[in-house]
Amino acid sequence: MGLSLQTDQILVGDCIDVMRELPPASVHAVVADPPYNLQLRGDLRRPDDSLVDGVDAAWDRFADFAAYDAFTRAWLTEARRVLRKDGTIWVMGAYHNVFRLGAALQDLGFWILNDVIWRKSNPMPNFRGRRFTNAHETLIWAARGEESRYRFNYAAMKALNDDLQMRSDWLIPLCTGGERLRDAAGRKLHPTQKPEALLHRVLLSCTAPGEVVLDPFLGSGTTAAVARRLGRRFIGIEREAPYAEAAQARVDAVEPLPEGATLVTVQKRDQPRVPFGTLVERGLVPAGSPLFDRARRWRAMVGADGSIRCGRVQGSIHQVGAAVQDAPSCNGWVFWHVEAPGGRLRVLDELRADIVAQGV
Amino acid sequence: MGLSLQTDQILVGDCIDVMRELPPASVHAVVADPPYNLQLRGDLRRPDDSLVDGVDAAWDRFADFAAYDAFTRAWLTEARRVLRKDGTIWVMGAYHNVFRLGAALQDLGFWILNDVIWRKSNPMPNFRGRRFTNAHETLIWAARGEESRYRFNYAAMKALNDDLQMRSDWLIPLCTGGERLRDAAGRKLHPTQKPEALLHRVLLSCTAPGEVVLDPFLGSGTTAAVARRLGRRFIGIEREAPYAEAAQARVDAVEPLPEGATLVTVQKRDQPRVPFGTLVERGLVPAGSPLFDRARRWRAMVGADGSIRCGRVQGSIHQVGAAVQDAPSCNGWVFWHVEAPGGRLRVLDELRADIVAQGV
DNA sequence: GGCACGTCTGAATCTGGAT
DNA sequence: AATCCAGATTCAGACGTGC
Repeated sequence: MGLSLQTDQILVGDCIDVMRELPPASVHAVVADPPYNLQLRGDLRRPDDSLVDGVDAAWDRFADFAAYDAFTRAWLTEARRVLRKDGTIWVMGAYHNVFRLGAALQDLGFWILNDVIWRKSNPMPNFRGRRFTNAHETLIWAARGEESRYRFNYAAMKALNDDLQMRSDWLIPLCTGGERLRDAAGRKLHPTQKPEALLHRVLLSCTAPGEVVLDPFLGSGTTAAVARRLGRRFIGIEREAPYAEAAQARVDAVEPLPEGATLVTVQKRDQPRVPFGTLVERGLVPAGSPLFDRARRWRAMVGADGSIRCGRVQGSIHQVGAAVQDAPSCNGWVFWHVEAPGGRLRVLDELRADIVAQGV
Repeated sequence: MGLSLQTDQILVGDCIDVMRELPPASVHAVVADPPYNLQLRGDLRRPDDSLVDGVDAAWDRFADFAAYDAFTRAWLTEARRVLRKDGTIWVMGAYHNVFRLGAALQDLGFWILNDVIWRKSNPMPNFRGRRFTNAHETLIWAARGEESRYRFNYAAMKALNDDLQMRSDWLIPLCTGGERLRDAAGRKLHPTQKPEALLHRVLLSCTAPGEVVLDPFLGSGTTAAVARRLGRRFIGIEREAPYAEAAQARVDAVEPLPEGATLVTVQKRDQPRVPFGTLVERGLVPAGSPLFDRARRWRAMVGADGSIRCGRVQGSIHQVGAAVQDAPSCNGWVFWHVEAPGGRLRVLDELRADIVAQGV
């Protein structure tokens, strides 16, 4: 292949083999969403008995951690060779694999700059109630080495965040609806298609227009599509021909933004919801303390988990408020009060307002 | 030391040595905030040239990743020996070290349940503008092994979050103000003191009152203080005598919550099991009476032994409910109803709740 | 058209006590 | 240790249907 670098194309093949053919130090950024090695076992059903369509593709199966580590180190080694000295890499993962990825990055000489949390606004719940809802994935951002003079578009990221420094936790919805690629039968084409908003922020943060982005696990082509829209060049590698074809069609349909376009879409930051439990955890309403209604007709005891108890009734501030009044519903925030020094009653809603005012 | 387990004390010494003296399978939870292996080079200054008081204590320096990994595997091995078979471990870290921690946990046989993100509501900004604001830390929650029947207080976590499943991202402020321990000169006593709200949620999620929590890196004593407040027992280990002393004083000042406040919301799984036959025996659902589904689509007849029959199908309330719906399984308690006076339907689960409330 | 309501789905390591 | 089977368990958002 030689020294020239063909960009804006999708190469079909194993990413390690294909990267070996690319010239060294030739790309400005690598964005990789490798297999997660999920290790799913039996079927999982929702409470309504519908079946969850899990990831069971052959490409996500590995014999053990050693096999996964060997694979990881092999492709990361090639990615590092291809990356320019001042380039950076993004690697995505979840708790199944991200610790292997991060350790491998460090062992190979990459220099971690941030771990970024993609907080999903609409994750799948935990249907069996046996763990916390797995509501995020992790992206590791690393420079090629400790001394790299990497690019970080600080001002663009700040602008994207209402003129506050962009934090390491990003709230972005899943890829659903019209953005999700589907086959003729209406089934999702790829089990793990990433939202374009995520890649938008990634590429905008660390590349300049015209620079080259390599994605060794292109899949449904989100990285390539966003790169093209943002005026970046791309090289996509994908092993499965059907994915590569769909990605190509997707990219072909993308209209690049005009050069001077404002790439920044300012997002409205929404008012945070504050659970009553937060006031308990933070000691504003200590566990064990009493709550009263305005007339002190009822008295309830606060539990450590934010539930309250009044006589034999236990539940949320709303549930117990409704029960004692024998009402169909009740807004516990305005019904219950704490006793402030001096015996004065203070309604819970005031305490909540304080917490919101302090930025939660 | 032998077989007895002294709790509610702080042991001064190297945690690996001290854990070796503890009996195996003796603690219900391990909570560890190990040294982070921060690789700070030189001083860090704010834009106004003031010096940032970073972590540079000797206990946080390791020669290289290999040394840090060896240390990590050594203490995790002892922690795993001391942990009960059905216990869980929490390990905290940031991007400098958390990937080493996670990989070591997996390599030693722990089974990761969640990675939890502590989102800081008030993180330190990135003064140089060269990275994203590092606004979170990671907590890895893991069972001792893949087959462990660990405890997760699902209902308590849900209660704490306004009756929505608790997610894997937690928004909690840094430890500041009055909660932060300070020395006589007003300097912070410990560089990485964790907020009590964080440990409150951790301990509430995976332990019951009276159970034993081990913290091998006690530091300023947050784990012990919160454990005591929540009616859990603790074992704290700390190498540095000044920290251990301050932690002891801190714990001594903690007033445990009254018992009723530490008992978290009771989960259905933990309630005493009542066979359907009990309702029949007691005449709440007389033998020979009919059961209906919510829409009165099916009608079943109750047998004297607690079995029911619907057409040609006979079996438990669950089996018959599943069979008539052609479903893989069915919770008969919420599927079947009795007819109350006036023709109103009452779900079996309500009748069961009455019995449970009366002490079975 | 607009609103109310029902249906479907998403990188998922998803039960536990008795025998 | 393996087996059996009772019975516990879901949130946000997109989309379609019907009034």
